[in-house]
Amino acid sequence: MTEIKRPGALYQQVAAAIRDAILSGEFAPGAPLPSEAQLIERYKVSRPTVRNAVAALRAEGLVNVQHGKGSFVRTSGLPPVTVERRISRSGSAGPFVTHDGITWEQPDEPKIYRTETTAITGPPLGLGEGEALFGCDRLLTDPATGTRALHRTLIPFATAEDTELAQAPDTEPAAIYELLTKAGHKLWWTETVQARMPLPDERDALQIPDATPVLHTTRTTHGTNDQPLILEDLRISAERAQLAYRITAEKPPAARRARA
Amino acid sequence: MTEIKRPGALYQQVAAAIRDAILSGEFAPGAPLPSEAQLIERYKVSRPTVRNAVAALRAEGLVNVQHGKGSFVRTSGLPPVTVERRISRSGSAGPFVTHDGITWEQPDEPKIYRTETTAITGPPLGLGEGEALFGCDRLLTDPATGTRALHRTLIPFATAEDTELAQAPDTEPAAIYELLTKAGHKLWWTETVQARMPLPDERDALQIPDATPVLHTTRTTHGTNDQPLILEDLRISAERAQLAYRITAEKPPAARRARA
DNA sequence: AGTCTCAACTCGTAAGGACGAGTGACGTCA
DNA sequence: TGACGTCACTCGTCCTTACGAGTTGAGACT
Repeated sequence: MTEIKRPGALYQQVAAAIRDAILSGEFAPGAPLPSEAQLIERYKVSRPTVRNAVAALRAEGLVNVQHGKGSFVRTSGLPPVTVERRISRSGSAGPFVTHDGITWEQPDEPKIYRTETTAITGPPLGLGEGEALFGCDRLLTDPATGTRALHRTLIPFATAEDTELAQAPDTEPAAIYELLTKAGHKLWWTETVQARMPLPDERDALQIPDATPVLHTTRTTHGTNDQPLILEDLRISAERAQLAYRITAEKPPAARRARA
Repeated sequence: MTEIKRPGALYQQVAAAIRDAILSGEFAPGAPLPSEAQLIERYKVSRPTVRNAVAALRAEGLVNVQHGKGSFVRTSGLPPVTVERRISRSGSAGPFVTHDGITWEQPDEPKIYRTETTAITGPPLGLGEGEALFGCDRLLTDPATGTRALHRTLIPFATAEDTELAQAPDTEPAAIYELLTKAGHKLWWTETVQARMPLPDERDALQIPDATPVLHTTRTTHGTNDQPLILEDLRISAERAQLAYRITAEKPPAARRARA
């Protein structure tokens, strides 16, 4: 038995011992951990204790477990995809809206539907709850890396009527921006970023492994007079992606306060 | 026994049943779940199965468990703190650098130290590995909401020598920007956002509850000639915070490609 | 040689029992 | 009345045992 330290529960001591072994290089990234039976032998504890310890390491994102094969040290590696959150100068042509840095593909048809604003989606659009919206959901993939993302566009009826969007709510964002600009709007955007654990359907659609959150960005497009026109929504596995922004010094604008 | 559905393992069926009960409003946010004993009675399963089900809900972030008290439906609520990621016009005066939207306090002294660039910190600074750095770590708190954040400043020796930063590596970011501007730099910034599960020490320092990730932003300050001058690093619990950006249309700049 | 079956390995699920530890309320005692 | 201790309730930890299910390779059969 490799020696075990003080703090707390047995399974935590075992987890700490395995964690140290990983960090010290005894178990290299990608390499298999000892099997449960071997860990039982090594630390002289029962199987539930071993499983509890491994579960803790799993929740930390240190270890991957595969049924029938074994447990493996997770290869960290920097997020391979950097999504640049700027507004591309539409060019367009590619399979999707290269609405940020990369060229996405759409394996499925965009799903178009109608909804209403909620307590979440209403405020950023400057609307109450229950106002009519066009919605369009897309599953995007980056063929180069296999990264997947869920994209959603929400178009208030008011915005749709001023353009031809009512006839084609599945217009791609870059094209929407173009339409709005042609309609006389000078556009700017606000974007918020949140992180949370994925819902079961998101785990599914985005193929998210254990203990990895989703990055959830919400972008509001503002037109002349600063009124909100469009709401976009991008969800992406945080394992494979990071977001990138470019910031320039700004003259004191109309003071905009952090919301409580 | 409230009826139970098909899919998969028993504990998953129980978890699904409880999840539905929560979503249907039978257990309101903040309200206590039935105790383990009651769940055993209700679903006619053993205690490990109940505990496994509750653990699943915990990992989803749906439920909070308190030793000796019970399990409670987690109150979601939108992240109460919005951190605006722009460059404040330094005004300064407040307790900390209001380097984004809010006024932070520093309960502890900033920790100043020396390090070297790593495989992570080197590239964004345009340096190799092992180059000397000044470091400064801060714990920030927002007294209004109790939100906490970890802030780190990394200053390459080259940058420190051109200013007076070698004497005071704990200068606050807004003041650093001012110094650099006075030194003749026209500044701009890049910022990347990642999300991941917290390390044990981050869970501690930021008081992060179960199943909530950290938002990890890295900001590089660029000066004239676009060379990187400073690296900043902000880590914050994703439960209490979201990041906000303002984006304006840009003329096609020198093409900047997404890193692989 | 090629295919197939099976056995041995992995982790996953489920039950049962026992005890420890944190919390809060109630009742007793000063 | 007030302070304190006990007790009943919660979840946390740990053990034993048993069987199911996915994966892989070795051996037998065709």
